[in-house]
Order: sequence, then C-alpha cells, then structure tokens
Amino acid sequence: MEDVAVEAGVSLATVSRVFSQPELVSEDTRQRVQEAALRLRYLPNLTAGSMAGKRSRIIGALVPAIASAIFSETISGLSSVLLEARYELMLSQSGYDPEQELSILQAFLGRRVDGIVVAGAVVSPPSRELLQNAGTPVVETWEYVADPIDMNVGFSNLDAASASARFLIARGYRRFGFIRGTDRRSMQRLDGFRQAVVAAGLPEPLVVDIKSPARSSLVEGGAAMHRILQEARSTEAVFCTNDLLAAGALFECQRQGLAVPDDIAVMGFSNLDISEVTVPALTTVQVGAREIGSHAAQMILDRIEGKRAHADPVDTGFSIIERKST
Amino acid sequence: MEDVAVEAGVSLATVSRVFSQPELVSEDTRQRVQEAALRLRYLPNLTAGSMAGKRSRIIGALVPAIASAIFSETISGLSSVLLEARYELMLSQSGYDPEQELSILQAFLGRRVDGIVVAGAVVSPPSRELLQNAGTPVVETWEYVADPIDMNVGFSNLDAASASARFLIARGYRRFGFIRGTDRRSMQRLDGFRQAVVAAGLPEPLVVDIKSPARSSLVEGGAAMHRILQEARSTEAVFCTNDLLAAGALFECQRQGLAVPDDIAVMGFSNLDISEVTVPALTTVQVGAREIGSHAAQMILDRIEGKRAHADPVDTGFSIIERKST
DNA sequence: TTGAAAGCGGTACCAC
DNA sequence: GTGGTACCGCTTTCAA
Repeated sequence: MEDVAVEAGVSLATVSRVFSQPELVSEDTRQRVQEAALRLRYLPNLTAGSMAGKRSRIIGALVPAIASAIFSETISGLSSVLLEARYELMLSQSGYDPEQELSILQAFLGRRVDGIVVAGAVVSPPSRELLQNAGTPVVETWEYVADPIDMNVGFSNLDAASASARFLIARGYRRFGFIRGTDRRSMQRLDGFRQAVVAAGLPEPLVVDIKSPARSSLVEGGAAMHRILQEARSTEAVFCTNDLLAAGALFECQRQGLAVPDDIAVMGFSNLDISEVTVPALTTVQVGAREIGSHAAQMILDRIEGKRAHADPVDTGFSIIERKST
Repeated sequence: MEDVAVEAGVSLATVSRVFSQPELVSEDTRQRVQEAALRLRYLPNLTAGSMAGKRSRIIGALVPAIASAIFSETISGLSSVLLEARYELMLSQSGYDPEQELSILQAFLGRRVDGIVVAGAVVSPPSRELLQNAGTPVVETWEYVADPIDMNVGFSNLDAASASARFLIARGYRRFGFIRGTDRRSMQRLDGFRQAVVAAGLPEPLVVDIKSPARSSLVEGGAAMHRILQEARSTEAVFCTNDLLAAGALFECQRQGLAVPDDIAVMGFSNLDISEVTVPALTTVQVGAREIGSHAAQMILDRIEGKRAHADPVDTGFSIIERKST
C-alpha cells in the first residue's frame, strides 16, 4: 500500500479510502491512485482490512456432508447473496460428528466470521453453548427450532410430514412404509407422519431406518425399500424423508418389476432436481431450499448492518407437489 | 490474549506459543495458560495470526456451480484433507461467467489464501494472468492441461472418451448420439469420441448440445435425448458427457417406452452415485472425483511446507465401468 | 524456557 | 478532500 501511495503521491489514508470508500476521494486523486495500483499490481490485503476494521466479511457455513445434494441448493443460494455483497463463504462438513462440529465452529469463531449458517439445528450442547456466548450472528435452518441460538429460517418438518400423510390418505392409501434418514429433521417428519396416520385410525407405518448417513442415500433408499417389500409386501405407499431415498426406493421397485404407483406408491421430500425427472416423476414436498440459503444470508447481512437487532424466525413453508408416483 | 497472559502470569509471547508451538513451552506454564484461556473463553484470533505469520491457512476453491453434483465429491475430498490439516476452505461459484471468475480469484488473492483449487482449467486470459503473477499455489483439476498455471491433477478427457467409443464399438454399436455439456472438458470428450468413431470407419455421431449450463443437467439430458430420438431414431447408443445428462436421457427413454439397452444404449461419465442405482444401471467412466480433490489439497499442503518446489502433473487416470445400460 | 518489542497491512478518527 | 497516526491481535526474532 505504501508503494502505491508513493507512486501516486498521496498518503496511506487516501489509498485506503480509494478502495473502501471511493466516494470520499476526489475524482482526480482516485484516478491517480487506481492507475498506480494497477501498475504495481496492488491487491489490497483483505486480511489486514478485516483486522483493522472490525468485520471479516466472511460467513461460515456448516453442513453434514458436502457431497450430499440435500443442502447444495441452500449453500448455492447463500453463496449467491454473499458474492453480491462481497462477502466470502467458508464451508465445512461435520461428517455427522458432534466433535467435528464443535471444532469447526471454533475455527469459524477463531476466524472471526461475521456470521454462521448451519444446515439444521445445532444439537450438541457444547456447540450451542459456544455459539451462545460468542455473540456472532447464527442462523439455524431447515427446521423450526423451538429455542434457536439466534436466528432461524426453516419450516415445520412435522407439519410437512403430517400434510404428506393426509395427502396420501386422501389418495386412498392405507398401509404405509416410512424410510427414514438419521438426522433430526427425519425424526420430526416421522412424528408428523405417524400422528396423521394414527389420527386417521390407520395402522402405524412400517419404519425402516437407513444404515449409515455417510453412504449414498440413493443406495440406502433402495436397500430400505428392499426390506419393506420383503417384510410387508402389502405396503401400499412409502414415504421417504428425502428425494434421494425416494428415488433409490423407486429404482428398487423397478428392479423388482413393481409398477409405481399401481403396485406401490412412493413419495419423497425436498423437491430435488431428480424428483422431477424419474419415471414416474416423484410426488414430493417443496421446501424452498435455495430460498432458505438466500434468506439466511440476507438476515445475517441485515444484522451486520444493524438493520434489526433481533430477527423473528422465518417460516419458509412447504407445499406438496403431486407428480406421478402416487 | 493480554487478559490470558495476565491471568496466567506470563507474557504475550508465551500465550502465543502455547497455541501455536506448545512444544516450546514447559508443561507447567502450558497448563496454567490453557486453564486461564478456558476460564476466559479465549479463542485465538486466527485473522491476526494470519497477518502476523505469513500463512492464512485458507484454501480457495472455485467451481462453476455449487448445486451441481459433478464436483461435489471433489470438493468433499478437498475439504476432508484440509480439515485434518487445520486449514479452512473458502468456496465460490463462478456461474460459468469469466468476469465472475476473475473477481472471485481476485477476492481469493486479496484474502491471501495459501492456495487455490479450480474445477477445470482456468481459461479466461485475465484470470490466468492474474494467477500467474500472484505466485500463490494453484491446482487446475479434472483435465490434463497442456500449459498449466501451476499444478495439475486430472486425466485425459480425450483419451477417456476415445476409450468409451471403442468400448461401445466393441459391443457392436454403430450409430452414435452424443449429448454434450458446455464446458471445455465436454468439448475434449467429443473430440476423443469422434476420433475413435471415425478411426473405426463409422459415421460421425449426432451431437446435441445442451441449452443452458445453469439448468438441471437431469432435465437437459432428457431434452437432448428427446431431440435425438426425434431426429435420428436409428441411433443405437448415446454417450453423455456426464452421468446426470445420461440419467436424464435414460429417463426420457423410459418415458418414451424404449428399452435400454435393447432399443438404445446409454453411457455416462464421472460415475456419480446415481449411475449405480438407475434401472438399468449406467455404464460410465470412473474418474476418481474424490481422489482429485484430496490429491489437490495434498499438493498444495506439500508446496506450502516446502516439500517440493514444482510438482509434476498428476494423471489420475480413468476406467470404464460396465453396467446394464450398454 | 520465557519476555520484550518490532512488525504484518490496513482502518478510522482527528486535524488541517 | 487529504494527511497523520494510533491501534487491530498476533508471530517471531533476539536477548536474557
């Protein structure tokens, strides 16, 4: 920076202004400084800037697994908003491990990120406590959190699953299978689904849990459907806690020569790309994955700029998308 | 940090050492400092550390689109290695826009990242020039780059596609369709495929380009297959430049009531999760997506630690996975 | 093994 | 509109 200042014949302060608050500098000097910077290939050191100013312009995001498609739209939405606001995204995966989660959050705080977005709610007590004391803006997403650490953008997984069950019941299905992922949201979905089924006086769904959250959901979905067909061939409709599981389940039906939805219906959750194109296309629940990400980003940015001290929880809602698989 | 120093009755330097080079501090003082830090909830400011030291411990990664599954295994592999080495991942998406790409790379350099990994090669001249002059370790991936900016981990897309063509020819297919993505690697794959087809004295493949790289490849693959079936019903086998396109194409065949591979064969590329589970499962090309990411991370870490000044290009190779779709 | 002090490269407040 | 200058919070010689 000093080189640029000398080259342009101005002070350090002026060079700094040209890059951070150009409107405070006269047209003329601005030009001179910018040319000097270009000539010297000067790129302002944002790290130094972060330290001197108080903001890092970095947002940390934490997902269970980067390779899983479930949250990628959310992260993409987050990233898009941040890019536009000239913020950077720091991304990490916890691998479903609470200790890993804690150490990642510590790293984020150590970096003095301006905000943290987590996929799902933060469940491990040490992690919650850490964030609670840190005072950094935090957004928990993809579920309604009764007692959020800070901000919350999501929807009621319980309600969404209840509505799904009622939808299936209204279509005439009576005997249900339920393929469930291992995350907390899947638990909530099971609760909601079960409640609606029981309320309708129908038998409880046959619940099959997937083996490992780390493996491909498409494969797990197939394996789970295999079990259901083995244990309860009379099952009429299977609800899966995400579209990857549902697609895997659908393929398993095809493999066994079963017609969907005539022999057995399949319903997914999340409205991922894949649900739109399978044959038959999957009935699913739209949850505004991308919107959750962009919303979370906006809430953090607003908070940073002091627009509102406390943001109310945002309910992004859901809607059932009826396709051919039910 | 000063508070901790006072609390523990030591100097700033000692506190610093406890967190960065604990082996230089006596067991006793180390304990005292750590306890003090815990009591005060002290988290070292890594930003300040980055500035004082010379390393940021941040690696920047640039992909065309975060929501696309193509590179997610690579990013995940990258992230895993970095996490273990206590580095952070900064992720951005260019949205297939060269100007965006440039501005993201500038931001990375402004952050003084210790290394940059790009999905694919950097093509726009200004971006290349920027990185060339920066001196930051750079890894271009997923393709063999004749004149890399710095390091290179990938494979020959041309050879992989040639091998695919020969594989299909050996299976007896003669009339080919080719569904092509818009990226450079897809172009290379077309070259390789075409060469092998022509070398065998067969007619050139019918090439269909997808409309927009931004839309879902699954949908685009279906649309492209639709066109092929319309324009050249006699096509015997369709090669797609990635598995999402292939899956989309496969579903379109199902929609039209065509049997795969009996009526028409479909082959994909990349060996994504989905190719394993569709019915029929997709023949594809395995390219070690995850390995590319972990390898890239390791190369950068080695470089940072001065293990080798210049790393040779790494060829991760490829292999054809024969499944039921051909 | 520990401490003192000079930076690292900016920002932002205060004068002029 | 521009310049001077205390920091920001840590790392890293150099000495003790």
